Amino acid sequence: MNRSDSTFTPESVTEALRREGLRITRNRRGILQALFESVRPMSLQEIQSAASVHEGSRPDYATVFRMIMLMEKLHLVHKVNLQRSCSYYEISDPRKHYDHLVCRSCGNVVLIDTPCPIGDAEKKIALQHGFRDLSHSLEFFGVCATCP
Amino acid sequence: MNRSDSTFTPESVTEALRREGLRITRNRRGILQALFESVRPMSLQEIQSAASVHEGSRPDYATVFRMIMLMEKLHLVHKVNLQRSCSYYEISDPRKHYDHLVCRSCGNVVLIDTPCPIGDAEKKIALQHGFRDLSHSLEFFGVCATCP
DNA sequence: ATACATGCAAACATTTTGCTTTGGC
DNA sequence: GCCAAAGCAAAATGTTTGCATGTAT
Repeated sequence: MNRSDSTFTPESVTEALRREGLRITRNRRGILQALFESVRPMSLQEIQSAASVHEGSRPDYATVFRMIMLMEKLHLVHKVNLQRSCSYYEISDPRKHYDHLVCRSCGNVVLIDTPCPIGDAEKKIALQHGFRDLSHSLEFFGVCATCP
Repeated sequence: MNRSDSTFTPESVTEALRREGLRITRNRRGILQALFESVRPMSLQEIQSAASVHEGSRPDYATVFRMIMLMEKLHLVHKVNLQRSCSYYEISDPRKHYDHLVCRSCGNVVLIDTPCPIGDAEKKIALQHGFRDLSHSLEFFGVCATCP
């Protein structure tokens, strides 16, 4: 398995971690599985709970925190801005886009998987302002169909 | 002066506040002036400092906090996601768009005032997912021309 | 004169770190 | 066995609230 492999799975990420010299522990397996199974961004607490279900023992909050910080640095997860009081994280498949649609009323979060609506704009803006290595964070907020 | 007036100034906002039954104090004048003069989103601390320069006396942090919460509820300011550890706020001229370009290296923030790149996409997404009252939060992150 | 706004201080929530023990390699 | 990872607990940071006093109306 090499770095340009087109798979992105708990296994491939585990390999990536190993290549970084990191150890694969029960906690880390649980956290990875939690991230991969979730269909929406998760708070550290949610990751902690979900991880404990998978591996039977609940990792300490600090452990989750350090693991996620690590993965963020390695671009394996990214933070999502849900306009709430704590941070939410999501696994980062490099081949995917992660724009979100959030219901202001019930909080439900939908991942938008249609092609990224602003790829062109991004390039234009980079050029205009002399910025490079552009990425973006895009969240839509509205009221979903089932909310009054 | 009526609500559909096309001006958006410290004076017009002051009027809006008065109409809400709020009192115009030295602190509030300072905070308003700070918000209007800034070319980038400000933290509550920054607002506090800037306000104190303008009116000579430094409002308490809690006072700034309550004022900004109030203005947020009235849609006179909005929060901006700069991926930092505290919240940033910006005055909300209803006729303008507020998308941002942030340098990952030096933190410099540029307001993008070209026409909003995703008006159409927004409508499409609303339709597709059955959401209404859509708004969005869009920030670009990159490295600016003056950073290595 | 009457509320609303303020300052101060404390409570709260969340994130981050230090240090000892555990366990993957 | 060695060193990274985990657990525990405390510190640091940022946000929010309660209450007595000041002040715009």
